[in-house]
Amino acid sequence: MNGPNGTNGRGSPTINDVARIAEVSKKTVSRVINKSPLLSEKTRKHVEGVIREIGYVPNLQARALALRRNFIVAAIHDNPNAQFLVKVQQGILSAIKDSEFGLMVQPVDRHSPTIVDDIRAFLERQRPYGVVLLPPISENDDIARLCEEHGCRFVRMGSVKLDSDDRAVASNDREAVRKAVTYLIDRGHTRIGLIEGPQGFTSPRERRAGFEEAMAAAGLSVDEELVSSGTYTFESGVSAGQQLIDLPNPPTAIFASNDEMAIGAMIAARRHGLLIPEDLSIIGFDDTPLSSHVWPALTTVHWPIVDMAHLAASKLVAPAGEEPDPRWLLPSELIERASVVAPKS
Amino acid sequence: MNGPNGTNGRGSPTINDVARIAEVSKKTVSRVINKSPLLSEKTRKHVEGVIREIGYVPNLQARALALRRNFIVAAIHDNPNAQFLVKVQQGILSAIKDSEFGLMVQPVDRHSPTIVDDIRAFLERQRPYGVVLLPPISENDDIARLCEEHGCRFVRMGSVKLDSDDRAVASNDREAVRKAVTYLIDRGHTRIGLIEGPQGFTSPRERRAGFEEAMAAAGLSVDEELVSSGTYTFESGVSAGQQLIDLPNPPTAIFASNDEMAIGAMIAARRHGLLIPEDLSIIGFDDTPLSSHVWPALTTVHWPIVDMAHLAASKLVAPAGEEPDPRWLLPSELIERASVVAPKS
DNA sequence: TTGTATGCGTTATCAA
DNA sequence: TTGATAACGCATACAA
Repeated sequence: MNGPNGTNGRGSPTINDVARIAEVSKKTVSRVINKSPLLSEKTRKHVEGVIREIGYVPNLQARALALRRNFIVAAIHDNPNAQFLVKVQQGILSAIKDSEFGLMVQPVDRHSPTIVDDIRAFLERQRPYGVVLLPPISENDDIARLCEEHGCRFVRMGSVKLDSDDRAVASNDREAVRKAVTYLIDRGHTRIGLIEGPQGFTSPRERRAGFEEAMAAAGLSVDEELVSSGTYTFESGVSAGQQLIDLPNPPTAIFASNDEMAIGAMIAARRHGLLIPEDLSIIGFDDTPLSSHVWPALTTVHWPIVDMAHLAASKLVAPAGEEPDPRWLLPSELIERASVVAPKS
Repeated sequence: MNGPNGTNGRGSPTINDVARIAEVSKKTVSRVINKSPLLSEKTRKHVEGVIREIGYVPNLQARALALRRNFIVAAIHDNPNAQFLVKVQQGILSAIKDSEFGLMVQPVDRHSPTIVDDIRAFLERQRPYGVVLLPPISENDDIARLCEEHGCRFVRMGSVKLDSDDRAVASNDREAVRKAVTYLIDRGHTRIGLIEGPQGFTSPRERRAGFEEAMAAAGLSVDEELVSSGTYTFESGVSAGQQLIDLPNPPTAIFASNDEMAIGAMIAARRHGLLIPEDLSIIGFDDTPLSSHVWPALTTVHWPIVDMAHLAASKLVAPAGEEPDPRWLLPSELIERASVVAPKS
């Protein structure tokens, strides 16, 4: 009837096996597992020995039932960008590595009227321990409130600080873009085009603000004619770039609010017979692998998305006793590559 | 004491609430949830009405404990390619949408000696209902066996059929490459270079076999000088391309075993002052978004990875009663874009 | 066709 | 500092 090591013989050993063999109660074993402070050192050592000996691993499903919370960290997003998603996943995974947590991915449709209900259904079903809300839906306060109502921890990622210290992780897009555009100005560019991101979200707004601040600091005015906008996709970058290049007096440099659009603009320029960077300098934003795989390699702003995701997840799963990492702002930096030179004349 | 709708007042309603209100036993409610056939239509309707009325949602954690299996489908991979991963996730998610399953992502390190133990630990912890094994670790029989031992359903994705009908989903890379290379031959190319993928895996081997078959069918011999190899990364494509271009008698066309390497080869060619496609035609494999974002747009083989992942997940979560989709082979096709023309002379 | 008793493996309550 | 016993919410065996 009994299995190896005196366990119950079916499947993996349970807390009962440990308790029986260690000759203590289940609750005591439970206390050892949960690192309860009120336990004699002797008992703890003894029980830990038995646990190691019979290879006991606590059953997460049972714990989940009792605790009303699963050992899952979920990334909720409405962002289809592959590089972005994988970097976020990488960051979260590195934070929960060696823990008992698993990463669940839950995309939602930003345009769906049932988005909040969809997320509610997800939270009710899987009962994740915590969720990382990715931009841009991280900006949605209804969703944050929903998490709170469900007693689900959450951290909101954004280009600005979207919540309290323990619930937010941010980059400083405005400052990063200011530096990038100043870099163009320092090289002699004065007619600088801007390819904006989609309206209504924080990151495009911040990036535009950074652009305007840099121009203003240099005493340059922002010519609305030199501002065109896209949707963060490659195709939209092509048409936005097209529009700027077709101008009677086109820009000598362009800052695009993300790499995909920057690369779209590069294609548009090349179709027009323009050489990059000789005829047109371009700076992007994100530092996706893509940006170093194009010709010429794209000068861009490194967006610390992996670190942000790591920090977000580490805030979620910080052990009860320990203070979570207090940081919430992570630095961006300009990556100089080959798509910027001084203007021709 | 009682909450709204006569529920127990704390938290969401449970099976007990439904049973009490419907004046049936828990087991009957359980039968309704699990669509048991032995139930009178009348009782079923009645109970379903109560369920709807009080908004009862079965607790997955409790079911997981009782069933010894969580409502999770996991994607286990050791593939760092972002486009690939996101497409796979997209396919799986579309298959489990509207079900109670969630998608968990578990990367592993192919080079780690503890890879099997790592996966075992994951399976023991999260107890996923089923796992999709992505290439190339899907080729590892130890891992498949491990899943079986744990009573965990699995489907192996590959460039060839790796398991029985219900445990495999495949593309036919060999045939797809044969068509692509034949396409080059039909346009007049005879000196055709091959950039292979990394040794030791099935997909590079199959793709090479397709290359050889096409050449043989046209009466052309494979010149080993024109075969160079990479690791499926952009950088390796650059150097592999470089090597072919530096040849005294370089190829007029190149087939690269994936898009990233193809684009790397494009960059290498451009650095050499070669025009694409005029001086060098290139065909890739995968049809990543990338391939249409480069200039000129890359002619490539569409690898039906989204559909494969969808099919894999649908096999895993097929309801007990229903027959799962019997298909396992999904077609690839050549996507003609702008990187191929006839050789100069 | 329906119900009763019991099990799943853990945590919480409260007493010792 | 420890333990007995009751949740947690659902499924299964076995009756009825």
